[in-house]
Amino acid sequence: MNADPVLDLHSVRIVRAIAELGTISAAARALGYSQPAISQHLRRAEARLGTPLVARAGRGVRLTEPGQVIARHAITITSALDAAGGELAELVGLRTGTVRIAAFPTASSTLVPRLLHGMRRQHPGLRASYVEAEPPEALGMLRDGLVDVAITFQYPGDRADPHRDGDATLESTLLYTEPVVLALPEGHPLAARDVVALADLADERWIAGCPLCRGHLLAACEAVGVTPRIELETDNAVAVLNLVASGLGVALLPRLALATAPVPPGACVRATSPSSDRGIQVVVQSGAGRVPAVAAALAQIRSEDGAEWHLRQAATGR
Amino acid sequence: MNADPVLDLHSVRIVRAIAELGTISAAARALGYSQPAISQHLRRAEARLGTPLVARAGRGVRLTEPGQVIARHAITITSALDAAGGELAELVGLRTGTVRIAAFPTASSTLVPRLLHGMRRQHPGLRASYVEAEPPEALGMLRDGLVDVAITFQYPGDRADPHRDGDATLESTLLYTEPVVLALPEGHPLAARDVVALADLADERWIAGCPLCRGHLLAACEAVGVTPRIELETDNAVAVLNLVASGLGVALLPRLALATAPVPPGACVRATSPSSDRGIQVVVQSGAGRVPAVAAALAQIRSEDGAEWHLRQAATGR
DNA sequence: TGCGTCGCATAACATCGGGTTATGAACGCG
DNA sequence: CGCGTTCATAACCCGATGTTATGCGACGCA
Repeated sequence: MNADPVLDLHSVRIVRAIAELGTISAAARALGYSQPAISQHLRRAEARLGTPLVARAGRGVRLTEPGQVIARHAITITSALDAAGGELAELVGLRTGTVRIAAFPTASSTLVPRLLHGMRRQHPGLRASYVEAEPPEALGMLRDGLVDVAITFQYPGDRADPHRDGDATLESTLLYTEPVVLALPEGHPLAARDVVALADLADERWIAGCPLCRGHLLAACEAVGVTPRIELETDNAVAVLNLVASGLGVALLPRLALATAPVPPGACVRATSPSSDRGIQVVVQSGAGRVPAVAAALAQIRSEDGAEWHLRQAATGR
Repeated sequence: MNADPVLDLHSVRIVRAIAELGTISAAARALGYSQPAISQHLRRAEARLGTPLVARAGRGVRLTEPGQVIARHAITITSALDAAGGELAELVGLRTGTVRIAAFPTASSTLVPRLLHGMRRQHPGLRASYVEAEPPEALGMLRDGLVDVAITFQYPGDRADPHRDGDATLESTLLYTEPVVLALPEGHPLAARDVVALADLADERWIAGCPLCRGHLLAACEAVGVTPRIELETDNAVAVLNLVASGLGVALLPRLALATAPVPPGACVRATSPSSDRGIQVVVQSGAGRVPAVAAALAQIRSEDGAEWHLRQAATGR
């Protein structure tokens, strides 16, 4: 960390232009300034440096030895700056860059592949990295700057909701909401109904998912005054469905999970009452959405997944 | 000649400081600014570049990808600038540099060796080049930027005096004046006098020196109404004196010439009437005296040659 | 050699970038 | 759960740096 350099970029560029063009006027034109501007700047620079940089030579000017020294270094300096500027321009122009994405497990096999594919198609220069993480961890990574975009979900009424705790450093937007459905064995008496009341499931054995899902299960049951008996836990949706099909219990599943794991024979899904929707959120650091590469990823997420999902919803008549 | 770079030095230095120190406040302290100054500059830079450079990370800030790009180039850029600045500082500090000197032939064996020796002693880092040239040529080279310092002489009343023709691009200062003396054979009748009148030499055969000296001879004689008969010409002072010793004619010689060529047996020198002094001038490009290396040379010339000469003059009782 | 054109320097003036201090809000720590 | 630290914002101020206008010297050409 050295002191302020007496040699500023402007002087370097000016000296360089004069070295190449031979006159102050021409340099001024080339740099887009008026002639006196260059003259005065030179005088100031000379005063700072303590030595003349140019000497009048008949009609034009000529560089003194110190001036020639600057001119000699000018190419190096400006090219170093141009290199940085060029790389920056590539970043801004989305011809390069990296987006680091975190998303919850279920998204890994649904949203994320589409997203990464779309990114590659739209911005071949961009590189994307992906890491699977549950919402709390994903938000932690976001806060720590380990990822740029976090795709999370959030259950309504979630007490420790990380999205709306007034954290001004994060910006989250709701991508869409999806219903949480009940998975139960096909032969189950309640399977005859279209909509199953949670209160009627007080005596069931429950299969819980990830901690957040389990939390939602507890909260939802508590809301109707029952306490679920949780006997099995797995965050693997396929396993959950197969366990249900085997008659080992019932489970709540976000509908997205069904996209990754088709309902096996012996199990079926039903809407619940009261119904509950899980929100799919996309979260970035506050202001990070203005970083070109991140912005591109956000746009991709919203257009591809959001729009397509809504279309799909409309088609299925929900 | 590209357009103005969006990436200025200030931003580079700031980003670099933030990258190394982790907080805006620390960077501000390190750079000698207030904290809001850095904040605002960053905002401006981000607006210019079209992308955020830093993102808040808990207590401090963290660089975004574009910011990291700048930080990565920062070392290159600042080191390139420091290299130029350092070289410039050496120039200004007289630890290096070049002075190109031109002087008239007689000075080559008197003034110039002392000057070069003194320069080497006082400023070992400075390099000096020397070229021998008659005053008109020396001034031409000066004007063309081929040399930095010209040591010339000038006869009084010189019509085409290159020193005072209002040439504002050159600055000349009088080092000292030296008398022009008459060389004549020892046996010559006028040799009996201490001072010889030019008018009495109307019928002599003359030996002329360099064009300028010849011009002075003609002018001096014309001033007293005589026209010298010039039979021999040589710019070699030794030859002139030997020719005079051989009785082949008389000659006018600046006294400096006697320092290079001792008066041989058979010749002697006398003052002339009217007397005439030749001025020894040191000339530089206007303003070039402020270039450190040139300034050092000028100081050396004035102190060493000027002072010593005056001392010598006092010692010889002139 | 005198004139027209070009280029640099200077003066007078305008303006805005970039600085400062003051103050508020958020974060993390003890 | 306050306290220190850090960043952001506002209000203000100033001087660096630009502009136009003008004068002068240098070159080239007839």
